[in-house]
Amino acid sequence: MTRAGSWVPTTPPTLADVAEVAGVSRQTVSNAVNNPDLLRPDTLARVLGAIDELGYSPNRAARNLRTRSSHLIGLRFAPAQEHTANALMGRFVHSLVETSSAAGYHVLLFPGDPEDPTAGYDQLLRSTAVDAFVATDTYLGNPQATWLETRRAPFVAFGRPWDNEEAVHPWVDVDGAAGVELATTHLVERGHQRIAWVGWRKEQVIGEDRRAGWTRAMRSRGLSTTGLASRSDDTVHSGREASAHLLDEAAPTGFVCASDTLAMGVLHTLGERGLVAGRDVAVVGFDDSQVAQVVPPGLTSVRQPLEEVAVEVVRHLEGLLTHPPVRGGGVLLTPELVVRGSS
Amino acid sequence: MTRAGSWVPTTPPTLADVAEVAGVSRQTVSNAVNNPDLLRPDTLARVLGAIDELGYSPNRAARNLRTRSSHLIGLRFAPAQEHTANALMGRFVHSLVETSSAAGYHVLLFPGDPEDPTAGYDQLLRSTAVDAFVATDTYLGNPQATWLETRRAPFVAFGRPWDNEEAVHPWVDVDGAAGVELATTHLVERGHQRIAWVGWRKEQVIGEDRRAGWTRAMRSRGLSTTGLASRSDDTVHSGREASAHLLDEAAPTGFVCASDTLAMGVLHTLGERGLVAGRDVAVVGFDDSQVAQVVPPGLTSVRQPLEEVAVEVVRHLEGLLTHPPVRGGGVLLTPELVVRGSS
DNA sequence: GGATCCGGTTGGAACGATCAAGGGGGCTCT
DNA sequence: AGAGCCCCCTTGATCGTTCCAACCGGATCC
Repeated sequence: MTRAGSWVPTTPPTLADVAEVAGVSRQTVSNAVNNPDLLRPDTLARVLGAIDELGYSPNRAARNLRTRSSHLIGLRFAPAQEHTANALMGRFVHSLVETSSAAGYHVLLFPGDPEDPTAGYDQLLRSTAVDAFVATDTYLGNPQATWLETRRAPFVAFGRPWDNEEAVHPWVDVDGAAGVELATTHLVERGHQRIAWVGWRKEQVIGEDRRAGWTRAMRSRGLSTTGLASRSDDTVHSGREASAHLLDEAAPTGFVCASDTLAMGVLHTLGERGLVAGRDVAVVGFDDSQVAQVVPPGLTSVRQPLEEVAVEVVRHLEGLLTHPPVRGGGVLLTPELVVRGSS
Repeated sequence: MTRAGSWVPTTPPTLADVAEVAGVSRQTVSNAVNNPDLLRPDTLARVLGAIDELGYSPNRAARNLRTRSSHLIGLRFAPAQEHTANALMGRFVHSLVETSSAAGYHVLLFPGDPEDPTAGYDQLLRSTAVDAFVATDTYLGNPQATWLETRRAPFVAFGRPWDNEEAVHPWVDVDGAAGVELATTHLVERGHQRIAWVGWRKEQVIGEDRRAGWTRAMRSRGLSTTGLASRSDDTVHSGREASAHLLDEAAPTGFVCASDTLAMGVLHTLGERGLVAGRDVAVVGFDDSQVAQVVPPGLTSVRQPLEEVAVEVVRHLEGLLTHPPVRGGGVLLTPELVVRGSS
């Protein structure tokens, strides 16, 4: 496997070392690694033998310099918010690492300055440290996608370009409205008629999209939505207040929430009033966070197919990098509902 | 800022381009970037002006090739387990990205094969794709640390080398026993005397370490521990069964758990029996996960100082990379207790 | 007044890979 | 027999940076 004897390693073996051992030229070794088809079988075997013997692995820096590509994908890694049920990022990042690795790419994390979402991108791009980016949180008012587009930076967005009709970059997103519609329909089928919506502020496009799923499901069954909707910040506290208010004013028997965080707020309220989730009142969250999975009695929640998202993102990325003049389109994936005790 | 006119970018500007614009040699530009002190102020200003004008950023690949370092830190990114309250990794990774970025390093993620924990490391190391690693999950039976040490790979471990007395690599860890002692003492001070331990299997060294904190706190107050300890898997279900059993057999008034996941199991049991956490029975978890933060009525939990851990890890890493023949020591940090409604 | 030193700068070489072009041997075809 | 061709492999140049040794004019020292 590795060099025998008690030799103290100084520098890793190079292409030239392998070439010498195998009795061929540098280029032949390079071909053995990158284009094995070009070699005669016996030569290939000899070279691979030498590679294995020396424990050779191509120097990334040299390869990157020559090919003008790093096989690295940049991802701005903003922190998961505290006091929130949201831990989507971890699951997504893992899927992305897994998928892109299979495609021969690694993921490079760089910090996000909350003040300036575009910071960091520029430097990495100009220093050719990464081949492309994956942009997340591309909601309205987040200038990342637009900025990257004007820079002609290769990137794929996780999230629709809500505010830009003319966007031409590839994107992948999850159909939040469909997910909430699924959730609402689920409650209707369980016999609920007065189903409340606990959502985000009107400015949040994503929240409004999800809300549309609730409206659609209710209207298609001829159920009224008046007085049954509330909008607030994405915090447990907001969810608690909103649900308390709704219970007092509209007496809903089910709650559909824009996030697991809000759903937890609803559970708080139910607990205070001696109501039991899943028996007295049904609650559905959004994101299938770890919280939803472990909280008693289990929170029914809409689960985003992040694994699929990662696959689609990498697929787009590969297209972008192998034949650049591609015009990006969008992919919209459908989430699924994970039913637990709360409904 | 950037080149004026409607010039279509082809390749990024190089050192030579900057040199020409500034009217100096390549080396001078390099010095302006890496050793500004060597230049006369007016020359420096002129060069920096040219850099700014052209939007120059040193080509990473070329620099890496020449300096034999990538300024990248490798981190094996294993997925957060589902149906667990554990989402430590996200918080830690963020801190690490933040801290190492300040030190001029970026974080490279690579997938971890659950079957072979050492896979991936070798290739990255030999191809000089990363300068060093951060190894997590270095508990007993995980061969990563030992393997890396024999390979003489530069790395810092998050986690003590439990099973290897002769380990010489630098490590950073959190004193779990101290954390649990803190938690137990907290309950004692609230008047509890019969405090149960809900922990992991005996094989888990980390779990045994935490358990020692409970034992220590109890004994130092002259409180009995007999019949008050249980050990099982780190799942909600196990925590539920264990606490039910303990309530029947030993009637504790407080539970200290090895993880938030187990603590959630305890909350399940309490809910089933009509007991209210924080009123009838006190519960303390470990990790201060998002679950602990949002579950009603708030789960008191031991919080690991992951931000500090990251700082220490990077500090060790820098030492390792700037003057290699350093002998690594360990750093043990103390967690804090976050008190919430459950106690 | 020549040797030494010193801050500031210079051109050449090297890092280790891939790209583009070239070459030799064996085969077929005329 | 010689031209043409294909296959398989080799050779020289190149990517953009930093390291190395030398240079150069002026000040300092003996």
